[in-house]
Amino acid sequence: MYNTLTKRKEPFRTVAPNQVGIYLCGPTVYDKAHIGHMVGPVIFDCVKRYLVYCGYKVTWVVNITDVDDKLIAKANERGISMLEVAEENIADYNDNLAALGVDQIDHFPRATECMNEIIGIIESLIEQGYAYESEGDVYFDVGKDSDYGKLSNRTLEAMQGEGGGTAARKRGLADFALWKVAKAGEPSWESPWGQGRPGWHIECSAMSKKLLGETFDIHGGGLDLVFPHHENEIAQSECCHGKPMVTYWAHNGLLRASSAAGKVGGRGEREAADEGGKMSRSKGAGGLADLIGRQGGERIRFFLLRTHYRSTVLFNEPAIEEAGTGLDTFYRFFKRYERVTGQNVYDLEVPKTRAAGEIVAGPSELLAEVAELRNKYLKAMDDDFNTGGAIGELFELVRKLNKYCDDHELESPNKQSAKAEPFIRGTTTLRELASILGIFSKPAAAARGADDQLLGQIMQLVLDLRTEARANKNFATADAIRDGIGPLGITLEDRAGGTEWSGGGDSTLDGIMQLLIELRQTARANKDFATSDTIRDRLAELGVTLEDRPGGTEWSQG
RNA sequence: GGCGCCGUAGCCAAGUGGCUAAGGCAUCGGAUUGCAAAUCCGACAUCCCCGGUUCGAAUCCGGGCGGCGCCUCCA
Repeated sequence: MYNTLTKRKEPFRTVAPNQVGIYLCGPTVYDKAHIGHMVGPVIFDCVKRYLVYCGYKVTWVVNITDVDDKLIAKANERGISMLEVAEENIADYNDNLAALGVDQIDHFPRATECMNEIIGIIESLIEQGYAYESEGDVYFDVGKDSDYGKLSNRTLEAMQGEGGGTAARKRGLADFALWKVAKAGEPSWESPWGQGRPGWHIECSAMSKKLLGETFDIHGGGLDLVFPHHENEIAQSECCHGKPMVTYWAHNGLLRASSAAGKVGGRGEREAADEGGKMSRSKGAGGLADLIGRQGGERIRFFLLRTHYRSTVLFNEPAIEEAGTGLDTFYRFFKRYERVTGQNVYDLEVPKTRAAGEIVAGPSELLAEVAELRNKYLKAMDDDFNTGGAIGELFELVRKLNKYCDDHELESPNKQSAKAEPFIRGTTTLRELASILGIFSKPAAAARGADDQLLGQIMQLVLDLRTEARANKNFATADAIRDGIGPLGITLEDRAGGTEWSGGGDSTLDGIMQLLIELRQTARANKDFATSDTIRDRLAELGVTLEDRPGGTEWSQG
């Protein structure tokens, strides 16, 4: 595992045997989440899944910073309380996490719920001489901490410090606030230094201590948090406790909008927005819920995991769509699995641990190959959670399974059922490995609202076919269409200006598709390829593909 | 200015001293198909440039060039 503190990869060792504590810096909830906020949660969700899979007992904490200058400003601006601002954005954050399949978090502490712990640490720091009170503020005395700067590799001289209005109250320019005196009208808490509220960094020292102890295993966050946030956390916690705070500091790379400099949601983007919003917010910051609606959570998760977590990721929507094209290979395979076995791939019983998933290859050539790919996959994950490399093995695995299916004609009705056994075992391994990444555990949610739009377009196609049939005096076909869609809850009315339709419900789309497929089969049986190809081509224009198989035709949305 | 990261095929991306440089997307052949789609098989990179270390470097070192981050709120 790579450690920002030592700047190299190190063997993984835990503080307590077989137990791992992970703390990830979550959001300051002054505004809606953007996709950049999801990188850390997604990767650490996989880290936890993998460690659990490897036999560790893992506790994962993601904090919520719900008291801060920007929250206060936002509350004043909107005329509501800071708590209301926080609640609203926490709900948004949780929705986004759920959509991306992040469900491994054990504790979600909030800064405002840990005031006693926060004040306790500050008191201890003052007692030990690492902090001082100044006009109701309390500052950490950076000059007293000989280790200061070890994480971000900075010297005190290089530090510019906060400056500004509070500079006069500080002994050293680089000193940072542990506690801030309350201004009129601000939310505040009682403390030994009067009414006030915590500074930015102290809440993480308090919450991690409360839930994971004074020394824990992994502390994560975005690369942009290394300085000052994590540097200051180390300073506070280690001066207070006199021992190391964290064994491994793990920082994920930042997302960058590819067509413009700067990270997503970063300064460049904000300035561009200030200058008249030339740069679209949809490039990344904001609109995460919309993006999830358009693309679906699994695509976004897969997109994020394709790249190693420490790399910068160039973010844009076509890139997510490309990742989705790759995912479709797996979804198609899952349908194929169902055709072969009659079982839903999501119902497979999947091994939960590394030991349980071990393959006893036996005489099967397929399983020997699956076992090798599994080893390569696990080797990649063992190397600093290399999800990008691991995903490559997943693609190899699905190809092997498809090939086996081809070679042994598993879709043929008179297949030898014994041949399906290694296929099922191999698919089980695919699901096992995917579950480490948190994908393919359940059917991917369809894009919101896409069905309604598609139904309208497909109805237009149906009506065109019927109109053409009527023009050709082919009333058998025309009536077959009307009789076929009636039971689906759709009514047709032929008027002078054309045919109007109305009605339809949730399952209508699939029914219409079945009707179209039947019409096409009839045309093909009659060697009327012009009609059958028209149906397929028109559907293709709408993003619907038809696949002819021995057992019938299947449709899917691309 | 200080601290740091990155530059592998048209695009995305693994690999960080030694088997034929993973994988995905796109493209082009072939098998299959009434034609397609899907699937399978195959094609597609001397790893930014220059020098050095080494029996051997995409991988280590030095120097360029180019891109990016942090140093102020940030995931």
